[in-house]
Amino acid sequence: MKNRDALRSALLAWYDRQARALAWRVSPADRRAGVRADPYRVWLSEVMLQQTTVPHATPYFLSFTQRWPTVSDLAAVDDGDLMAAWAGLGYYARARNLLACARAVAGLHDGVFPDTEEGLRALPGVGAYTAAAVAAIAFDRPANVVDGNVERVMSRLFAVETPLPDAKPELKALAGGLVTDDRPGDWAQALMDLGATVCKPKGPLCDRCPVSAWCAAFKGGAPETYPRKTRKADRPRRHGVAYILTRGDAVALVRRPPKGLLGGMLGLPTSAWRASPYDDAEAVAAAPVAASWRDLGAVEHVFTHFSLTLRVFAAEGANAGDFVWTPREGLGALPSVFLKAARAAERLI
DNA sequence: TATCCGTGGTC
DNA sequence: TGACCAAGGAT
Repeated sequence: MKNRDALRSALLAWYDRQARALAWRVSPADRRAGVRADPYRVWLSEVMLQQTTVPHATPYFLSFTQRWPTVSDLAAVDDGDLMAAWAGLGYYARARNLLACARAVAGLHDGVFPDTEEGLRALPGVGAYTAAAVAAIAFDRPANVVDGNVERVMSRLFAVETPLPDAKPELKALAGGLVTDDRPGDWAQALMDLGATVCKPKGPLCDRCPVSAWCAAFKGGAPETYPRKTRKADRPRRHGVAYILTRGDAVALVRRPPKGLLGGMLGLPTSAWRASPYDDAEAVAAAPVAASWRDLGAVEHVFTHFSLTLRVFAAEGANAGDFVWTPREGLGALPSVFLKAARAAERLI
């Protein structure tokens, strides 16, 4: 596999020169000097980075590692505190699984992460990608680490015509053909860095690419047209009403059901979310308590699989109802959709 | 296996 | 404004 080894050398050399400095990353130079990555930090970063950009995840990573320096510290956190700390990052099942995983490692494994892909894969919230990434980056196992970046790079390197998502097994097999026992952690990160900074979805920087000489899509002249994709269904729109009930400085919140959309998070009380808009009478009728509700306009929010138009109504001083009364400063613990509604209200009140 | 699950940036 | 996209996992 002379061709493979030449490609690998070119990409690893590129990574040695210009690996991104990321908060959770041990630089290639430090790795050569014998510095080991902390499995806890690698795992935490990988979970935070699932479907999440580096700039968005970084401040959360810094805050988490400062507050909870070890997996055992994290395992001891109160559920509500953890959910509040995760607020704004999205995909809240990750936070629930994060805590379950930390407690499993702290309890069952005495605070030590499993050092094999199989052992990691058995933990809550750790799927094929995360298990491979932690095995490679933290334990230098020759795991096949395949994320969206790697899929894109493979689709271009080999000009794969099969559209995603059908192409996933093919792309994973192609990626696996490039993995060796040599520097598995650096290889995985080099591939992902290449995808993130050079082999970008739009406007790939092929003139700066260390492996363009091996790239079939580059040879073909239209690298940006890969990976091929099947058309996605369009997003439906839903309508709802959020209610801002205040008592002095406190706002009435509700703890959402443990599973499903925004599961386990604090939120504003809302009506049901449905296909048709709410008129004024319906909005007042759906309120959690009787009060003199005022119309404060509406906010738009986009979830993964639907768009939401949320009307915002506010009232003061009602006593009835079972709420979590929270000072205004505590609204940072809310998912973004509710934060958006609360901010709209503050502007309009 | 297809669907569900957030958010913010970019073009 | 809208469509796409980002270091996916659970069910």
